[in-house]
Amino acid sequence: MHNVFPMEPIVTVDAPQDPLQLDNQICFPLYSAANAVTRAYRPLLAEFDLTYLQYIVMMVLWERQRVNVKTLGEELHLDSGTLTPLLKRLEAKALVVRQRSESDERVREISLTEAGRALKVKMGQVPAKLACRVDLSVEELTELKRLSQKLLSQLSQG
Amino acid sequence: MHNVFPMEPIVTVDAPQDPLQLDNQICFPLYSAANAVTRAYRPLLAEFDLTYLQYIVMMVLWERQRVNVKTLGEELHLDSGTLTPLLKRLEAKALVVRQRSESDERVREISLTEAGRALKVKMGQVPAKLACRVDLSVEELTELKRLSQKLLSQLSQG
DNA sequence: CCAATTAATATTGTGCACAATCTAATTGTC
DNA sequence: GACAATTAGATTGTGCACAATATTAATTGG
Repeated sequence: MHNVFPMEPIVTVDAPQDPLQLDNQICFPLYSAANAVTRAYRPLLAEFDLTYLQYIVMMVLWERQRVNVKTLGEELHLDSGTLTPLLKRLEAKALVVRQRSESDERVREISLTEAGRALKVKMGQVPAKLACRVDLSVEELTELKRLSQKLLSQLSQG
Repeated sequence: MHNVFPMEPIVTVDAPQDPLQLDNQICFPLYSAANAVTRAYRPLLAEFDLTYLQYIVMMVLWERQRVNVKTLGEELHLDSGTLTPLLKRLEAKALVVRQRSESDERVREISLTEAGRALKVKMGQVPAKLACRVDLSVEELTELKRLSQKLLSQLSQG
């Protein structure tokens, strides 16, 4: 664009600092990076017939032995529309069982099978395999995690 | 857990620093934050009958007037399996046209309709509406963007 | 010049995400 | 104790993401 006012600063009307310009988006790199993460995990997890989210759910179960759908959803920021079919798939793979709570028939208690528990040992090398593709300092990783959590918590409010 | 060896440091075998523990995942907060972003944009964009990704694609077109699917995919880190149906939806909404290149019949040139161009003006307040839900400093936002881009570029290699 | 190869999209199938809605069980409240 | 309100999940439908594959057009090597 030609600057027709030579005495004025060379600034066009909407190009620099246009909030509707892709370069000025903070969230899109975040979005792309999150996609890249699941893409990078995919071949590592395919070996164990798991998707990234299934792997995350298994991690929760490895820590707690038993969770209901509501608690799981709160912890992972996901709803039953996502979790119900996912948990059915994990059940179909015989990694978890989905039983109803005795005290409240509405709640589904998810727990590990023996195969599900055993999988943790087999997958011990997965985090390191991903980590070796990432060359960020410990400080950078910590900061990325902190900022992601901060953004998440702010966007989760009203 | 009870420490049965009072002279030993209080450390359990696999709980602290277990790389298969959810708390120790860097990428999961990133994943959750990216979901939170599209969730936060949803009501703002619903007013314009756009999804988050459709909005991003429109942003590319507002800058360039004309792109083919390959270039768009490289820029957004997405493939034709994602973009083809999305672009058909934008075409159905009469925001873009998808014509074949004259010089190479394989390539699809995407360009804006008048309505598509006009939409930019109408959406001028969207970025600010999202931004006011986020209380991060400029430095933090810049750092989040930088780290996301760094992670993305490293995971996109080999 | 034409068969083989390569390149650009499109298609198909699976698995998230999530809004909206539905069902069934539980918990008030009178 | 009946019944309205609430709660936990399940279901349905839309739109990404992406691997795998198919289709069609261009390019190239002999």
